[in-house]
Amino acid sequence: MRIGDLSARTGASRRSLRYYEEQGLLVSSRSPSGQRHYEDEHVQRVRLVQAFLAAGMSSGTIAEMTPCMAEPNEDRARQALEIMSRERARLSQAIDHLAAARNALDNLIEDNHAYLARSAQDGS
Amino acid sequence: MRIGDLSARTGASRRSLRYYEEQGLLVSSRSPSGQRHYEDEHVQRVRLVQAFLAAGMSSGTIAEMTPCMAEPNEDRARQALEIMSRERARLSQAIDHLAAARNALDNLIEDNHAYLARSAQDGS
DNA sequence: CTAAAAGCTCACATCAATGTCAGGGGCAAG
DNA sequence: CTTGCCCCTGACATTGATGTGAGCTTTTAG
Repeated sequence: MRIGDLSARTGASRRSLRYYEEQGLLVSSRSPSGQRHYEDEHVQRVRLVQAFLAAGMSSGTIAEMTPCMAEPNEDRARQALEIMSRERARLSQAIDHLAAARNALDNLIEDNHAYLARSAQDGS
Repeated sequence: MRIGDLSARTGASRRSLRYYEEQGLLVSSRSPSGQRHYEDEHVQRVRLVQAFLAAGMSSGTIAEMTPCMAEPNEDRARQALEIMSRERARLSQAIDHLAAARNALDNLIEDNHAYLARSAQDGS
């Protein structure tokens, strides 16, 4: 599969896929002429990267968490675990923040409804 | 209360507070010499803005949602309601994305634990 | 009164992911 | 062979909130 196919299957632009590779988030084998080739499993890999990016992680953080290219070893695994639990906490906190913002928004919506109801009753 | 006090009470930098004002998210009364002065209620206002910004809303969106300076009128209220429900949906979706990313992270964490356990058992 | 601390405006810098354009190959079908 | 489509690298642009610094004025504390 070439980069255009992977792009079509994941929704990530070709530009983004090259960027992911540049950041160490994705690997590719190259044809003799230099074109990138991917396997089916890379589709899942890109989806994971997309999910983490959409969750507000930086590419550097994702690279630290997911040993995609480097040989896994114990020290690296322990360090990755540390980063993962830190990021997990950050995600939980972000979820809480979003929920709080949604609550605040619900209050505003209610206020606005009340305003409109009053406005209609008072005779516009 | 001057800008430094408001900054201390909200954690927003002076720069950010001026930026919020520039974007129409915050109002201030000015002393004859031009210094900004705030009331206690503005602390809450800044906290709301911070919550929405932290939730990934743009300042433009926040401005559209929260009629902070303009006279409220019916049309404006209806339009704000529309934007608010759109943003509420966006927030809910973002929460889902974050939860999905956290699940993916949990899987990685488990994989990593399994790897370390196996590594310890095999004799490092 | 004087010096430090805080404010003001304006302008430029930053970061990160992505868009976009330019200039140049590679490969398949007519 | 040539036309068309996909790919390559490299560079510059963008967006939005915030940092930072300069140059100057106001307020406050000693």
